[in-house]
Amino acid sequence: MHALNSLSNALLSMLTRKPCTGYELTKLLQLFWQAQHSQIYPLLGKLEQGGLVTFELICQTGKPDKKVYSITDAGTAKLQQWIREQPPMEYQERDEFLIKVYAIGVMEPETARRLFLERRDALLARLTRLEAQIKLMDEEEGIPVTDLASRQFGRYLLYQRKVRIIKEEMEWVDWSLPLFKSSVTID
Amino acid sequence: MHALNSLSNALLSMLTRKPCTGYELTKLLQLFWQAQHSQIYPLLGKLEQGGLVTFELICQTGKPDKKVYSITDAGTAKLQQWIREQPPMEYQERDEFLIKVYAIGVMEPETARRLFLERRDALLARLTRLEAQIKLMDEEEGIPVTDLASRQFGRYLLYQRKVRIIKEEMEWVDWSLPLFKSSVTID
DNA sequence: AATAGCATGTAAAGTGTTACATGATTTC
DNA sequence: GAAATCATGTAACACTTTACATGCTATT
Repeated sequence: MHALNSLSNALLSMLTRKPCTGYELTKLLQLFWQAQHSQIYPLLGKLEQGGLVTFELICQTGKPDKKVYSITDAGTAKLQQWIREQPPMEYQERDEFLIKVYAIGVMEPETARRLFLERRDALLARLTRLEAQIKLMDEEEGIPVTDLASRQFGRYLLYQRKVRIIKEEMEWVDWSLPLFKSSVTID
Repeated sequence: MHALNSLSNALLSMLTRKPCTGYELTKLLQLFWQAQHSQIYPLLGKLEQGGLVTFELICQTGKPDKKVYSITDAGTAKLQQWIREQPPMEYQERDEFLIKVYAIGVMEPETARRLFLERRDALLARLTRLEAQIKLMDEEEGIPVTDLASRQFGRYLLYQRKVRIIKEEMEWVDWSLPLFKSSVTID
């Protein structure tokens, strides 16, 4: 079987923690690789055909039946192999806001400043949501342990990173804002 | 004409600074919205048909002829309008490294630690490259001014952000590494 | 009565990457 | 002599998003 794409690896990564349905994976993956269920369901099928995951059909009453997927030994081996590989120095970082920032000179100062204020609000909202999400996940899966030996360690590192990313951008916005103000007061 | 996609807006954003060829745009856009020339050339054609940019054909000897694109008033207006719009709370943040981090528990401690050390090296290399790129751009287009009134202001803010993003991740890696070490020494 | 959650799937459209194609000049 | 730079373009493939499709239960 040829190399897996990022989403496949993300699915395997998530399944190292515990078996999940496609529905759950769609939601859990929001944390580090969001994808729609329309992409996830067919991929799970392919991974299953490739022997990297298996599923158990759980019949339910009142709710639709579901397929609970687990990672196989072959899947774990494949994932480990991919983790070891060095990525080809990719760097996406596609943030629409940066497009706006680059062209900020075409906007009126007051509009520009408002844009940054709105961004700050959005970041704060995102941080709040993330922290709520983390709290929820901690309740469901137990507070991640800071010990490398634990299977929870990766989640702990990820949380730290996600929170830091948002806080760093907030600091940048706060650093930028005075530059707008001073220019506006000259007017 | 219906709403433009992100890449179209990125092209317009870049053209607010100065007229460019598709070839130049491909390189300049690396800074905040990388795309291949195979995507950029056709899009420039569409923007031209839509009246948002115009081009002047420059015939050269020794080098291939080129099309120098400029943003039109209609293009600037369209860009301003898009900048004002509030984005639908998107948040991509698709970083393959985070997939690896999440599943770090399946790796041997020593492999895990090496992964982070390699990441630190890669980040340092990226920072070095970015700073060289910034220096080069500053030489070509003049050091960006910290004054909002200047057309260079957006570039200044962007540079700050890009450098900060990398430094923040380096700090996170450095914060994480001791957690690996302590676990390894117990062994 | 309407919305949200559970749960899976397919089809179509849009976006992005890799490969194919050309050809002169300059640098190593 | 090989590789890189300049400069544009198309075709094929891979990935992502949006829309279509179904249907029961619990909440507002």
